[in-house]
Amino acid sequence: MPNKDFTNKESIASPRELQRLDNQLCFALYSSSLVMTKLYRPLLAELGLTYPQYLALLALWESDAIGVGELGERLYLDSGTLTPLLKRMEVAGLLARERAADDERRVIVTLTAAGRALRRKAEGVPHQVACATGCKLTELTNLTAQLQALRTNVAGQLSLAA
Amino acid sequence: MPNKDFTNKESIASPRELQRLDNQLCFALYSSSLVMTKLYRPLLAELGLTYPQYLALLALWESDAIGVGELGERLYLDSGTLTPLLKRMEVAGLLARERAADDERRVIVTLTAAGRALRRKAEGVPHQVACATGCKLTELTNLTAQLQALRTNVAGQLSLAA
DNA sequence: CGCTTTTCAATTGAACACAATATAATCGCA
DNA sequence: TGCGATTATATTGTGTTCAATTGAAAAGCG
Repeated sequence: MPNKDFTNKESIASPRELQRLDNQLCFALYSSSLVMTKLYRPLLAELGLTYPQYLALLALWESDAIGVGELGERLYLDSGTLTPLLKRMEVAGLLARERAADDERRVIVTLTAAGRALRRKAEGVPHQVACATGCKLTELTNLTAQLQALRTNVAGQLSLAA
Repeated sequence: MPNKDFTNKESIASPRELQRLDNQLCFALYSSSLVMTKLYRPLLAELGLTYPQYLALLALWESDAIGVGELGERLYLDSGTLTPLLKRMEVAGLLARERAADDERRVIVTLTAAGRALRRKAEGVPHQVACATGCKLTELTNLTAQLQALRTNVAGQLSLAA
C-alpha cells in the first residue's frame, strides 16, 4: 500500500470539481423535472390539462374542498402561482372557488362533477409514464422516497431561515 | 405460509393507488426541484444571478464560446428560453452574443472578464447547498447519478416520438 | 446558377413561479 | 369594545419555459 496520501479525493473535492455541471444534484433534478414534464405534456393535453393543473387535481382527488393555502402547502406552491392557475381551472369547469362562510379570508376549492370525472380518464397516465422511464418499479419507488426525504430536509432548512 | 395470493400487491397496484400524489415520481422531482431552487435563490441573489442563469454560467465556465443550440442541448432548454435569458446576462455584462463569421445563423456566446470572474465568487455555493440537503456526499452523488440515468431514458423516449 | 429544403436563432402567446406588496378579514388583548 | 398585529388570498412585476411561427442563412440538388 504505497499511497500515503490520506486526503480522500472523492469526498474532499476541489472547488472546481464541485462546479462541474454534471456534479450538480440541483441540475440533475432540474433537468430531469423538465424532461419529465415534456413527457407528460402530450398525455395531459388530451385531458386539457397542464402539468401543474394535473398535480392540483391529484391533490384534490385525494382531499377535496380544501383551502388555497392547504393546497399550496401540499404542492409547495404559493398563492401567486395557485390563484391564476385555479382561476383557469374554474373557467374550464373543473372546480369552484368560494369564500369559506366561517372565515371570509379563506377560499375553498371544490371539484365539480367534471373535475371528479377526469380522474377516470387520467387513470392510464401513471402507467404510461412509468413505462417511458425505462426503470423498474422498485427503482422508481426507491427514487421517489429518496427525493421526498431530500425535499423534507431542504424544506426544513428553508423554514429555519424564515 | 398460508397466504396463497400470489398477485404482488406492491408491483401491481390499483389505478387509484397509482394516482396518489405521494406515489408520483414526477411530483417528487418537481417539488424537490422547486424547493432546491428556493434554497439557491438567496445565495445566487448575492451574485446577481437567477437559478437558470447560474446553470448557464456553470456550462459556459466549462466550455466557453459555444452556440446557443449547444448550450441549450447541454441545459435541456430551447432558444425560446435561452434567447431572453442570455440577453439579460449580456445586459448585466456577463457575456457577449455574436453571430459566427463562418455561419451567420449561429450565435456564439462568450463570457466577458466579469462572467469568468464570477466563477471564484460562486465557489462556495455547492458546498453550502450540500450542507443544507442534510445528506451524505455519497448519497448526493448516488442520487445525482440515478437522476441522470432517468433523464437519459426519458429524453430518449421523447426523441423517439419526434 | 436557381430553387427547394433544412437549420438556427428570434419572436409570440400562454402558463407557470415567486418576491414584494396590497387588501380584507380575523385575532389578541388591553 | 376598539385597535394594532396577524392571517389568507389576490395583485403586480420580473423571469423563466415551451409550442408554434417567423426570418434569415446555409445546404442540397438538378
